[in-house]
Amino acid sequence: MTNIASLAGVAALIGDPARAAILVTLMDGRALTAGELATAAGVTAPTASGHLGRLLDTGLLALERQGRHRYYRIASASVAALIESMMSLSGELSAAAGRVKPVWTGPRDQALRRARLCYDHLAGEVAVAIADGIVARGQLDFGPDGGVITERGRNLLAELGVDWGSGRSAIPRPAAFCLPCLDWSERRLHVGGLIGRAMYDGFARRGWVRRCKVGRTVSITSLGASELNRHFGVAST
Amino acid sequence: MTNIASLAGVAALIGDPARAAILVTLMDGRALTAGELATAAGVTAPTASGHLGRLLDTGLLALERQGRHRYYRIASASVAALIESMMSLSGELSAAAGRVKPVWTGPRDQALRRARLCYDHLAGEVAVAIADGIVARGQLDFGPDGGVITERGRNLLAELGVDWGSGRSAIPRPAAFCLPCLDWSERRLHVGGLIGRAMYDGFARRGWVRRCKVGRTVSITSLGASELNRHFGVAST
DNA sequence: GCGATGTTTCGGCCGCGGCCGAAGCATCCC
DNA sequence: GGGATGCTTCGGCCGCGGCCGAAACATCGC
Repeated sequence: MTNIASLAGVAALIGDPARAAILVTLMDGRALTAGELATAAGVTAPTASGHLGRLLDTGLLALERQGRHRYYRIASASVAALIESMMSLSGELSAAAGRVKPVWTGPRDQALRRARLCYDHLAGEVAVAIADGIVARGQLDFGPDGGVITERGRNLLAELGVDWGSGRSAIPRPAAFCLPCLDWSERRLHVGGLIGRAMYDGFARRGWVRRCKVGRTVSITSLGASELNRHFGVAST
Repeated sequence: MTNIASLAGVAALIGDPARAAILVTLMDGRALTAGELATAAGVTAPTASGHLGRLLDTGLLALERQGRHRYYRIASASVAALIESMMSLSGELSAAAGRVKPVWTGPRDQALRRARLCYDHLAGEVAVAIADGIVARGQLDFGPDGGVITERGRNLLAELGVDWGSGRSAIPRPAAFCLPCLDWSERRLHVGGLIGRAMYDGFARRGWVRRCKVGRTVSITSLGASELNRHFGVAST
């Protein structure tokens, strides 16, 4: 029964519009100050502070204090993955109920749908296409443990300059290593976890992708478009 | 913004203790009457009726009316998968917060942890071990689309008498076909979707597993133990 | 130290929503 | 038809919790 209580507790926490707005705002993996989050959620600082406190001690958010600022961020990749998949389902449900017309028409949404950050790794069409390519080429297998990089895959990643903690000799197994993450807009899996993060970092370092100043959207540079196509078979548009 | 609203809406729906109890009760895939659910949630019939109505028209539950009974069930495998993974995360969080002592000691919980139903397919240690075995033997690959049965896998399933809709000639691709499902107690993936369902049905038909009269727990028969070990390498305990 | 800025705590208001009992439908059985 | 059973609708109570303004606390820059 206590399971039910904790389930309901976490769900209720996400279930308030202001808190949901805070969580979604933080889905780009950045750490924002309490004030910024208050603005994003459309509430005053005291209200936001209360919400942040609750999110914090339930473990959904983590805190880094820096001088007089307090930076809040999503606590872990698991939390981010849960929110991404809840957005996926809730979007589907409200579309089915006809409550929400497919909002997917504006140019900004198009870009978001194309490529965005999911906490610390890529999501969207591009991310799913990369996952497609990497699996099809036998460089990565998803499995019950979340995913394993094959020998071929490790060579590729090394060649790309993706650092995924090469200290390990054996193939790492923890689920967080290569977390399959249900893509909110695509409703298919993309690669999260340490591998997902390392790949995004590598892409960013090479100038293939560039995050927008605000929001989760990520743009693919022209170099990135051709390189992603070359290495993973990602179609240009 | 409307995304946030629908996210919060679904979460708030799950976030009430009575509704959460209803949903968890239905996680065994059975369809129960309003009265039974009221009892399970510990509320009166009118209260339950209100909750059921809301769960219904948000699309989390589905309704089958039969005479003067109205049978409610989880609306889809996606909903079940979401709840299973929310239970997984919330359990982890409350354990981390020290709010809930690891409840995992009682014999009933042991059994639940070992094997249970997740909507319409197996979950628990046994299910994860089966997924392990089936992937290790190259009979199934998880991928961005959720999973594909290889030629070898199809032969095995046919041999086991598992009917997974053999009408299709090509390898089916919809995500619901072989949905990776985050196991609540194991925090690793097991096989859901049509394949997961077909496998469970096959096992049940052959007398390898038997569901308990009440609750989600599934017991493995002694025949089942040896057969699951032989075919999938599932360890006996 | 002192004011400026960022954040949390406190107190109080208010409304949403969960809860129940009673009454109203619907369906079945005899 | 009439009575039993299952479920929902209605009306009203009540408390939790979201919200804000004011004040307290913390930190920085000077």
